[in-house]
Amino acid sequence: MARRQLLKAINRSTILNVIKSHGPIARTDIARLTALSPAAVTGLTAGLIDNGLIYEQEEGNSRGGRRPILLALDASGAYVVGVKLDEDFATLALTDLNARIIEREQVQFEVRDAQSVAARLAECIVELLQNARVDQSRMLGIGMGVTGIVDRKLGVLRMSPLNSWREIPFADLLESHLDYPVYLDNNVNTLTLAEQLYGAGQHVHDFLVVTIGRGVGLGIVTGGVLYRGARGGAGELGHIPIDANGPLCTCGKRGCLETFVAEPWLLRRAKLNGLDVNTPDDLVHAADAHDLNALDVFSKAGTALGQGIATLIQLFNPAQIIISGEGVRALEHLRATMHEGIRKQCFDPFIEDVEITVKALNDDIWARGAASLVLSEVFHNPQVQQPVMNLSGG
Amino acid sequence: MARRQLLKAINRSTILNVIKSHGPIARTDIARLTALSPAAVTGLTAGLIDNGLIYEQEEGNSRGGRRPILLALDASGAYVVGVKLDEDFATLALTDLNARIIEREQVQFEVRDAQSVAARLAECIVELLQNARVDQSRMLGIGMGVTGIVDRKLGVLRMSPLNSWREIPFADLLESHLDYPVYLDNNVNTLTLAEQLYGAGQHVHDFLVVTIGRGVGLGIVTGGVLYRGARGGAGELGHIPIDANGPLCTCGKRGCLETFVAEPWLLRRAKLNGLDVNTPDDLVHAADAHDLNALDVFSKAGTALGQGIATLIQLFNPAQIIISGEGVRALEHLRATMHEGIRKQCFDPFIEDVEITVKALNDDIWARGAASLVLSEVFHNPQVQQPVMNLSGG
DNA sequence: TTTCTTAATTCATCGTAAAAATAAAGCTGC
DNA sequence: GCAGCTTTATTTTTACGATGAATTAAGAAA
Repeated sequence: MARRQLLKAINRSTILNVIKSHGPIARTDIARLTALSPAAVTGLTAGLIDNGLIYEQEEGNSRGGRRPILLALDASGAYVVGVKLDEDFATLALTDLNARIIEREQVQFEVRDAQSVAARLAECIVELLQNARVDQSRMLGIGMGVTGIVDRKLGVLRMSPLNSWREIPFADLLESHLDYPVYLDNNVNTLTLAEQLYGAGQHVHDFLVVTIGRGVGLGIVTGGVLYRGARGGAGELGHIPIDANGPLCTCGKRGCLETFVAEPWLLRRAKLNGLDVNTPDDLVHAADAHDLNALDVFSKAGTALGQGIATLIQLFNPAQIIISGEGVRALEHLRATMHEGIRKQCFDPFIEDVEITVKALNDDIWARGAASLVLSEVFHNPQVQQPVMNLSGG
Repeated sequence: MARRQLLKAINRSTILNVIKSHGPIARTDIARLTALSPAAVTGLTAGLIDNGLIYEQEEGNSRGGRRPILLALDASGAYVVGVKLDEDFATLALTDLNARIIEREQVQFEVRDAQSVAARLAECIVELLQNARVDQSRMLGIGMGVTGIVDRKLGVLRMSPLNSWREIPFADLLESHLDYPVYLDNNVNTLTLAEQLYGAGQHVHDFLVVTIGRGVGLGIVTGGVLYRGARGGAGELGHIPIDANGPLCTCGKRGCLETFVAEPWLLRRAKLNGLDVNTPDDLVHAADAHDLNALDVFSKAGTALGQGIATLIQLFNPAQIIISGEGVRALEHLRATMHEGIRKQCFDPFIEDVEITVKALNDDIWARGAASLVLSEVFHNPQVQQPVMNLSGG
């Protein structure tokens, strides 16, 4: 982006973000919040109205003078598709600018290779758009969340437990079937973006999202920006070492946090305790019924999780931790030992600084998170590009 | 900052940073690297020359036409004082814009209360400035690094092992004696800033600095910005849980990483092994002489450190880890078990992504780091302020 | 020499935001 | 019910700052 347009783009984005988080809001208040002049706000909001991203909603109440004209996000100003990809199925959601789901769909895969999965997925997306009958020109793109390590810039799935995929250029595969840009990221990152844009992280600059389910994941927001690490792999909380002599994890390492907390491992440990359970729900029910063996499994999981979260608190000193994922239905049984672990292993001031909230989750919300990956582009504040690092010859 | 001046300030900072990291450099090359027009570069560099931050160094070699005039940082364009504060003494350094030490001093304290220490320190700073005879109008301020948890914005030492201080407004205390602004931060953070500005982190956007000495510290740079956490406490690597049944740490928790790796604990463990050692150097010498008991202490320390670093790699997927601190003199004896721990507990791609470097350290370098705290203000790229979060009532 | 190339500056122009003036609309008080 | 005040929004004027083109500077190639 040329330098000339940069300032305007920044201001435009700032205003859009203010309207998103404070709207409906009058132009004067926008000027106050952004420290821009009223004249600038008039001009920039006019552009946003032209683009259909905001609209003049209604007149507010007078505060002693002319009644303000309240500006609000036009939810139908943009649409995106979010995809949560699992091993043998995917959940799709069409959402509006507020990440509200307009149309959903599930698809079962009979195939397992990336090429075929992408082709099948593309069919479903076309179908989804036809069913919804939204203005196609307002479609911004496809966001996709996947378990594993993703190089987001390249749109490549570097390493995933799904079908043991390695180095799959999934964004390109999908784009070859569709006319929309495809954004790919780790599914915990997409969920974290959703929390940042629309959830508990809206007004927090430093927070973490911990997901518990078939695995254990971590989304990191530092200074208001999602942190992805050198090559997109940041946040492998499930595979930090907890017990060097622990069982061999699916990742090939020993004693990862996941081997204490993730659902497949909870089941395995329950069976070792002599319990006859086949699903995570079975295990939760057993614990609900005060089965001591089940409670023991959860108690130990809580201890391990507490140690993991304590590690996070000591390293990040976060303002907020959001615990989410399918596994939170069992959290009641983990809570005591988890909090004990945190209390015992964190500095008191850090415990005061952090607010821990729990949030249930389902496939829809995952897909909505994936949609947020695209929506985050709309609200993204363009920053100055850092200078190129090497002199290009001649 | 008013919006009008923002773009210019950003461009000015961008150019200054390019000159710092690529200088001496011709204006045309600056224009190429920054994507600014040659005319803009001429104007902005003229301002920087006026301010004395850069100067026209010499003419470079012609590349077929007029010889370029190379611009370089004017090291004497700004001076700062860096202070490394210890329990009973402090190390002071006056540095130029390149963080090169011009004058140094050490001061021993006979007092222990913060008020008196600040007063004594102020005397020394005045003395240091008199000795050095630098242009006082070019003094930017005092940077101070302290062990402990620091709220940098407030300049308050929240919690420190030094004299068991709690909630000390040290920046204010020192400012009351001096005419320069005082910046206070955790000493590992100041060191990390030095690495970012002048060291191995210059061209890396995501890196970590691990320090080993009397404690174990961590500096975190994410997206090119030093991350400090919600209230300045981020990076307590020394107090992440390693062994829930471990010894009681000075912090009151059990089995912190420090109890395996920090120097006082190495000595304690050596004595338990029957060794007669009084200083860390004694212990290193014993290990140098292949004493099995000493080697055992270091071997176990390496294992614990490996686990700690593995945790970091899994969570941050960093491009670089710099290991530093007084303790690196013993690193040779830790290295094998440390690397084994990393290898065994990290994903292979992450190990490929990260470069681990080791860097020795002394009090001078700590003080230079503290100076970088002030210097980082000079090179800081002003960003758009995020809008205020709450509407102020009419 | 002449001509071409690269470097740096000058000058006119244009985009953008600020400041000031104006218009619109409602409240308050007599 | 109307004058005068307040608040909101827009229009006009002004100033700043970056761009692009033209110009000057200085060396290399032929």
